[in-house]
Amino acid sequence: MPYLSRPEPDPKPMDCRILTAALKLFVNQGYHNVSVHDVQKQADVSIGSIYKHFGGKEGMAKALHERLLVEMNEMVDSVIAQDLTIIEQCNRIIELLFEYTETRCEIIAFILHANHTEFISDEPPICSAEPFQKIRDMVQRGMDTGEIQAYDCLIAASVIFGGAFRLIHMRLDGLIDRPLPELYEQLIDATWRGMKIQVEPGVSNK
Amino acid sequence: MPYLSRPEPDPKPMDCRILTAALKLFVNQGYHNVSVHDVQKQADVSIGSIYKHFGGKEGMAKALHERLLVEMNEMVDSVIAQDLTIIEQCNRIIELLFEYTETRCEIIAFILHANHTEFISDEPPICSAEPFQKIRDMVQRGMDTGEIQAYDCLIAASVIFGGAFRLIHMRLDGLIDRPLPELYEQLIDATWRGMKIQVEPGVSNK
DNA sequence: GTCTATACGCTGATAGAC
DNA sequence: GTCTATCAGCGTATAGAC
Repeated sequence: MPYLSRPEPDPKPMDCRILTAALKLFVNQGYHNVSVHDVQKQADVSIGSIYKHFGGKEGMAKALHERLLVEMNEMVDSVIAQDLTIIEQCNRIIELLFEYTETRCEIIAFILHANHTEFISDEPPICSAEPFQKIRDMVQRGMDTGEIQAYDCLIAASVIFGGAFRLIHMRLDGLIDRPLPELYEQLIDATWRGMKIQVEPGVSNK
Repeated sequence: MPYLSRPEPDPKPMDCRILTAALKLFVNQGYHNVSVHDVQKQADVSIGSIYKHFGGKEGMAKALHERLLVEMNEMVDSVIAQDLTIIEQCNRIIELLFEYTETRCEIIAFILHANHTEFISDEPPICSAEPFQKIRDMVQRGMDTGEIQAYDCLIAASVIFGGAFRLIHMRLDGLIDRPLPELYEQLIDATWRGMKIQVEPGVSNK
């Protein structure tokens, strides 16, 4: 269940209200252009509460970072748990990322668009986080089983997901008008025609 | 000729010294974590000079943004001017970006890694800038001439350059140890096997 | 636990001497 | 043109009442 956008359990818990407001502001204005006072006003709580719950501005960013990564991680796990080929798993992840980009763009923007190392001290870069590691493992598995062409794992993962990430970036930047799911089929088609092992003309590997 | 990293004409011009220092600090610490005083110390000039030349912090960022985009633009133009197929042009651009990432990583980091809209007021997102538009036009041309598979132009460009951009990001984030040029061949190979129009088995188009 | 009022450092920016 | 000294405002964080 999405943590931040769930239907409010009547009096929405305070910490959730704070984080929702913070996320919105961070994404729209950029972390450094948002003051604690801004969050306070947006969330309609007092400064005291913010410091009580999260210890300050960076605390909010850390909490957001953590919870959204957990959510992303669960998403990846749920895809892996399904009975799909590796290629189908990759596609499903892209499909879900595209859906998220339309319906909950703030989460995607915060996770993919932000330079967390700039404002969270001692935070490793996002692509070294667990869900992204799992995705690379998934690609490696696909290469081991012969589903995916054998390349360096990082290169393969970059090619498979690079196009999707670029489209997400451009969509978030307002360069693309259409909802990303409409572009999904073409993207998948274009991407895999290179990653799937081609059957040599005249040679059957049935 | 690279503006920022050219061999110093003896007493390196003041504005250049300032921008070089600013670029280094902005990239390493993030724009918002750098004060004008920091730049002043790093460049070994006075605050007054900085305000005289650039009008302030945002002025430095704007100047950097502009000059580095011009440089990137010239790079793209020089590739287009050469007598190459479209696919070779795309490859050459990727090759040059990879070289830049190793030898002048600050430029790449500032252009590709930073969220300029967060600190330069009224700046359109970087991917709508001239050189990036030219790259998309190049891709479109490749599709018109039948060199590149026909897809939506943005999708095609994303697939062709998405892998390269991802690798650059990961390299800048320290996730990749090897110099990017070493990965070039594999990346190109993996990318194009899907974008090049395949010869159908049994059908010759010689 | 929640709030308000306040403190204080830092940062961007300026004024005016040289 | 270059520099130093100084300002004014903002933004984080705290103290203490309720």
